[in-house]
Formats: sequence, C-alpha cells, structure tokens
Amino acid sequence: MGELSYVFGKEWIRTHRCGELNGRDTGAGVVLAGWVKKVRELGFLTFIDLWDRTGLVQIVVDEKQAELHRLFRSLRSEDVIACTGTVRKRPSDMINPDMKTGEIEVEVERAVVLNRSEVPPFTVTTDVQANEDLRLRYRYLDLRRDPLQRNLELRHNLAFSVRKFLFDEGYLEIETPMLVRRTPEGARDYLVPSRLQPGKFYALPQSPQLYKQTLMVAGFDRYFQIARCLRDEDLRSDRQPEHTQIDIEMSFITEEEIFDVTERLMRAIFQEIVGEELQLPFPRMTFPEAMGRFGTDKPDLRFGLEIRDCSKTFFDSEFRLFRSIVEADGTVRGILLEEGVAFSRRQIGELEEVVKAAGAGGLAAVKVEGGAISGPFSKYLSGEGTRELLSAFDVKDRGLLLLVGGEEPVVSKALGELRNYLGRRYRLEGGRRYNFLWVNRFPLFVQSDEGGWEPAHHIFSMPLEEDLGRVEEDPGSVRGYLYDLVCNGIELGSGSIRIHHRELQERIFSVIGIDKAQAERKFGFLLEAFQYGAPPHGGIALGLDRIAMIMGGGASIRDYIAFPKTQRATSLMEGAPSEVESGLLDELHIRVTKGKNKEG
RNA sequence: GGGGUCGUAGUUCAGUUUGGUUAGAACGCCGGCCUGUCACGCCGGAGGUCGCGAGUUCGAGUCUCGUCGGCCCCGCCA
Repeated sequence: MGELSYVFGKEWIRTHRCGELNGRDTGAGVVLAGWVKKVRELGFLTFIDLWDRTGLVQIVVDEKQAELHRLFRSLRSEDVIACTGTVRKRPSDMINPDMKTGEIEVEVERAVVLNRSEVPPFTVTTDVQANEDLRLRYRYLDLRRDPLQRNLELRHNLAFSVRKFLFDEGYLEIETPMLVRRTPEGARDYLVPSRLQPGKFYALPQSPQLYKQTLMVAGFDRYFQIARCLRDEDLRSDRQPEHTQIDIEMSFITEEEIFDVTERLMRAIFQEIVGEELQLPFPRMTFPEAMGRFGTDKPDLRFGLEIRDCSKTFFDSEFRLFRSIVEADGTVRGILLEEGVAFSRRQIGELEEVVKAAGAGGLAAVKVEGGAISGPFSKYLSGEGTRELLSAFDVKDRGLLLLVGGEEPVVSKALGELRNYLGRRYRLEGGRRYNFLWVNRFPLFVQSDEGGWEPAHHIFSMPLEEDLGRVEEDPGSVRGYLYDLVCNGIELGSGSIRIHHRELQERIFSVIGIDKAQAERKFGFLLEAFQYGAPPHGGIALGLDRIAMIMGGGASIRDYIAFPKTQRATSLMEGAPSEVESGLLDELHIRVTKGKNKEG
C-alpha cells in the first residue's frame, strides 16, 4: 500500500465511477478513483467523501487496518486517490437521503495516493465563497465544482442536440478558415501578422459570413457550423471576445423556411435539454412595432407593461411642458403599472433615475384611483383630457402612470429601460419560462454619426422588394429581410435573406459610400462569385453561449465557457495576452511603439 | 473613452461614517481527543505588506491624490 504512486498502475483501473454506485451493487468488489472532498475522522473510524464528475460516495476505513487507517487520516481535500473495496449497505439509520449514493458506502481494502493537493485557495464546493477573479485564476478548481461541471455538460448536450437535429434535416457541417481576410465595417478585428508576407495581416473571423455565402454559391444548399467568432469589442456579462455561433445558411428558401427550421431546432433542443415544450410558431413583430410597444428591439415578453402613446392628450392641455414637447413634434408616452398605485416618493424617485440614466429629461408619475388622477398636473387636465389619458392606457380603476416626454427615440429608449427595470425590480418575469419571438423588418440602413448611411445589420442583407426603388432616394426608409430571434429580452440570434446579385450588392455598397473600386478590392471575391451562378440564399446565426446560459438559468455566459476572459479581455489563469520576445516580433516585421516588451 | 461598485488572515466578511491601546469573526489550516459521521463534535494553536505608491497628520485599515485589478452598466458590439 504505497504512500504515493507516480505512475498509474493498471490495478487501479476503475470498475465504477463514484456517483454510479447504488444499493444494487451491494457486495460487489469495486475499484474507485477520485478526489477527496471531505475527511471525517472519528477516532478509530475515518470516513471520506470521494468525488468524481458523476458524484460523491462515502468510503470508510477503521483502525483494524492500521496502515490504511493512518493513510486515510493523512488525506486532505482535493487529494487524488484510488482504492479497492466492497460495497455494503449502510445500517438503516445511517442512510443519507440527501446523497445519491447515500444508501451504501464502500469499505476500503487497499488504497493509493495518486497525488496530493496543496490547500486549495478556495473551498471547491457547490456554493463557492470566492470572488470571481480568484476563481478565474484557478479556473481548473472552479470548473471542478458541480455547478460548472453541470453547465459544461449542458453545453455539450446542447451542441450534440443541435448537430443531431441539423444532420437529420440534411445540413452539412463545414469548417471555414480562422485566418481570414480583414473586411471593413462591423466590429474591431483581431489581427494576426503574416510572417511570409511582411507588413500584411490576417484577421480572425467575426463570423463565417462571407464563407457561408460562398458555400451557397458552391451548391452546399444546407450548411451549418458550430463556429467560433472573434470580435475585439468591450465585454459584458453576455459578451465575450470569442463566442460560439450555430451558423446556418440555406439556398432556394424564403424567410419562412428559415423561421420554420429555426423554430423546430429551438423546440427540439429545449425539449431535449430542459424538457420544455415550446409552442410554435413563435410570435413575430416588426422592428417599428417592437420599438413602439416595448422601446427596444429585443423585448422581454414575460411581462406586459406595454408603452402607450398619449401625445394627443397634451396638445391642448394646460400642462405646458408636455404641450411644448408635442407641439415641437416630440412625443409623450408611458407605462401603466397597476401595482405602483401605492408607491412612495422614494420608489418613484428610483424610477426617475432609471429614465434619466437613459437620457430622458424626467419622469411624470400620475396616480390613478377610482378613475381620478392625482399628482403634479391633475389640475392641468380637463375631464375630457383625463378620460383620454386613461383610455390611452386602458386604465381599469387604479394604477401608476409613468410618463416621459421628449424626442421619439429618447422616449422609447428610456421607457424600454424603465420597463425592463420594473420587470426585474418587481419580479414580473415569473418562473422559468421561455418567451420567444421574432423581430423582423429592420431598416437596412441607419444614419451614421458623420451624416452618411451605414448598414444597420450587415451589408449583405436583401432589401424588401417593395422598398428596392427607394434604395438610393431614401435609404432610411428601406427595410430589409432581416430578423432577430429574441428570448426573454436576450438576442439569441439574427440573420437575413442575402443579396445574391452583383448589381444589387453594388448599389447597396454605393449607398454606404463604398465605390466600385473599393468594393472590388474588399469584397471582390464575393462579387465575382455572384457572377457564376449564385443561388438565392439566406440564413441565421444563433448564439450557443447565450442559449446555454438561458437554459441553465445563469446570469453570465462566463459560467458556460470553460476558459472565459475577464471584462478587460484577459485570462487570469495563464496570463493572456502577454508580451513576446523581441526576436519573434522581428520575424513578424512588427515594432511595438507603446508600452514595454520585457520578455526576450 | 465614461459612470458605478468592490479590494482587510488561505477564503468570505466586520472594522472606514467620527484617524488613536495588541485589526476581529466564521469557515479553512496545524496539533490533540473521539467507533457511525455525512455542515461530525470537543480542546488547543498558528496565521495580516489592510491591493500598490505617494501625501496630510504627533499618529492612517480609516482622510486626500495617483495607480493596479475584479464585477455591473453606457458608449462600442455590421
């Protein structure tokens, strides 16, 4: 019975995994291996909770085996051991009903220490008590915890389920390059210097967009890929510099086919992974409708609190502030919160902070009770005006009207934020529900800061047929075959029908200020491909990390990625990014002009 | 680029408002006792660059300035 074994011997090959044992194994001789979670010494008797990915099992040694007992007493949390022993039923009053294997225990006969562990920097336990930076520094210990084990297992099952569904539907999984040509527009690129081509750079792909369209030209009419996408932008709890997309593209289809296959994919994976039966089809809403009713392009439909417009009430009211706003082509909109009728001044102040942070000038809160309004401007509204206001919000009897006036986009945004805040703050989301919807008909172009036009989504999306004529004259009014899949206020995916004719693609380029020469230089290969029999096509990309997060009920995608980055895009475990030896830089024809390069 | 918040034993925190004796608690760790524990129990012990650097002060965990780092958010993310 060795103290420590450097080389793992075949006599310790496991017969079972810890969490697999149960009463039916009683009497069986077993070989187990795993991590020591907890040592409980009781004088002449020592218990150990032995852990592996499948669960915990109690193993036990008493003093009759003196040497083995001494070994057991030397063990500490996170030591790795293997042992042989016999499964036995616990006495009935010793059964632990909180443990999957609580009916039995293993009486150990032989054991070996495979590795000792330092005292871990934090306790490796389900309800971890450590800050996230420490957990990230020792990610392998954090990942050893049950919640993260389950999250990565969920992610695995999810990816597997996606593949199974799409294989069955006849989609081909095709990989595309990681070293790609940089294309302008969109997010900041990660660049990779070329050694063989001095002064030139590859980019890491923000998405496989151009490649999947090229694959459509090549005739792979049903393509998918579980693809890594890299964007050098600032991070959030739902945004990492590298994330994984379920990237799908198909030919000879309309929007309807994409909606249909995506909905059935969602139904299949939610059924399989979380046992939830999604109702199909998902509701659909145009972009203007979403902005008008919910103040956002990704509304959370788990609760109501719709935004209503009450501008016309104030046209001929005595309430000067709102009157001047609507006379200046602004708008007055609001939300009815029935539960808010008893809100304190302080609670209302909290809500005002929310809308102000979103850019609104202020918040007018109007209490309604028994069909009468009270508050700052009750005296400015006539009986007719009051009735009009109440009917705009379908006020039953009582409630709190939260009104914001100003320019349309600011008002929408502020009320959208307020609506989400109310949903969170007053827990209106309900339990574990998944409210999907499609938001579509996004505008193709938005005004840029410099006054020109830029693509709202991406440059390859098809304009609506009826808007084609206005591409040059009135770009702002052109809608696209563009759609986002939204669940519980989170954007889970987005896609479009693509342009597949060179001429139309060039017209779109020219609206956003890319002339023919530039287009040729930047996207020449795609435009050229369009000239050799490009089929009509379109697709969608779904965020795998976010889907995993929403399925697992988590608050951050970091918990569903094995090795995530911090908010400043570093990895605390291995210390990336890092400086490199100057010789390497020479080879890459690169000179660093800022900061020092200490290594090398 | 900006706003907020946090940083004190190995860990999680208290102490900072109002500067003042030897910086505390729980868990963990170390030693001892204990035959049915499973949050084991009991007795004892060790453990601190109060993130880092300046400054103010007789005196700084506490006040000021700077800086580093984690998290949340705005901008950004076709």
